[in-house]
Amino acid sequence: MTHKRSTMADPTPSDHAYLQIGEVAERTSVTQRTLRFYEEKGLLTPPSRLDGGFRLYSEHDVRQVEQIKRLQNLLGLALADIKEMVEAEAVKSQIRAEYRRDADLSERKAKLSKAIAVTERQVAIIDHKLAALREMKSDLEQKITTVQGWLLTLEERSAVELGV
Amino acid sequence: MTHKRSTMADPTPSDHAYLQIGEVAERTSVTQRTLRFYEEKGLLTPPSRLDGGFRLYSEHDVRQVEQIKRLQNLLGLALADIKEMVEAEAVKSQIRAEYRRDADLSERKAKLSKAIAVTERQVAIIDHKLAALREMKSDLEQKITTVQGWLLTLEERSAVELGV
DNA sequence: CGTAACCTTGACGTACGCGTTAGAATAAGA
DNA sequence: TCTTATTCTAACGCGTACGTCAAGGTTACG
Repeated sequence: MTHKRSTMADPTPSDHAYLQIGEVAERTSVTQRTLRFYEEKGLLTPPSRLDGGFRLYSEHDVRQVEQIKRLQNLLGLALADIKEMVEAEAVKSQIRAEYRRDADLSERKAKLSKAIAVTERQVAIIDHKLAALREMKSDLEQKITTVQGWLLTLEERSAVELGV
Repeated sequence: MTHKRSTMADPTPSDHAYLQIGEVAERTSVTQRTLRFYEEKGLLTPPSRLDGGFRLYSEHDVRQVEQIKRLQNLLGLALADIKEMVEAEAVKSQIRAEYRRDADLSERKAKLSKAIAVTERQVAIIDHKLAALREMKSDLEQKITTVQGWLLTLEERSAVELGV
């Protein structure tokens, strides 16, 4: 309804290279407040800024937000836990960046192993959830068939009452 | 560590027919406060009481608490939503109780259908979660194999450095 | 250069889900 | 009966995850 500044008609490379907080909020379906809040809490690495102080997010930041929301909604993790995982991701990025600079090899291997361990723990959490959810589902389906059985007997009864 | 009152040695039928709040709390791994809180909020039907006012829970109440916890932890539902579902369950019990007393047939059928609908919605929620979780899992497994690849190249490099 | 749309940093407010403490009553073994 | 364990209600407190102003700067179109 309100016409934006960066209207369009000129898909220059700079046009969608960086996003302001409003666009990120729209695309990720979270509020601007939430984005700033995540930054405060260390879940989002502080984005670059425009000269005037406006935040400029990257596509990677958008993916980060989406991942945070998944971890929150699907796994039910607290932001504190999610922060740990985000930091593990950061370690991986760092490793990748240092990949050619020759740091201590064994240390790097240790970090990689740790990153793997963290990720495997996430998978384990997911597996637990999956198993529990499958069990709940079959329970519920059982209930449904039971109640459907009742419904059927009621149908029969009305049939009888109608003298069928 | 502290020796309970209802020690044992006499498994009379009344012995485990009803449970006090402390035992329920232990068995369900929630606090007594939480049990009273759920009662306040209408998630638990007020249990019977001992003459002195002590709450006496049934095994069914225990199952209720466990179900509440599942809905909360696995599906991430708010207590308000869980209350709705609990009420749907209550409707089902009521139907079962009225099964012989001849109330309005069509009304009963409507209630049953509603109960089925509620349960099916729960199943749908679970299905969504299942799909999303499976996707997350494969993403994470993908990441793991990637990082394991890095690890392997590092292993090779140390081998080279050692002149193997 | 005005002005509308967008952004900034505080800072206080809020809904949810209990935790905690206080003070008193009850229950049941010794 | 005394004592210790358990429970009761009431009420205030707290951590999480943001919501909601307030007051003011920035950007960019016209």
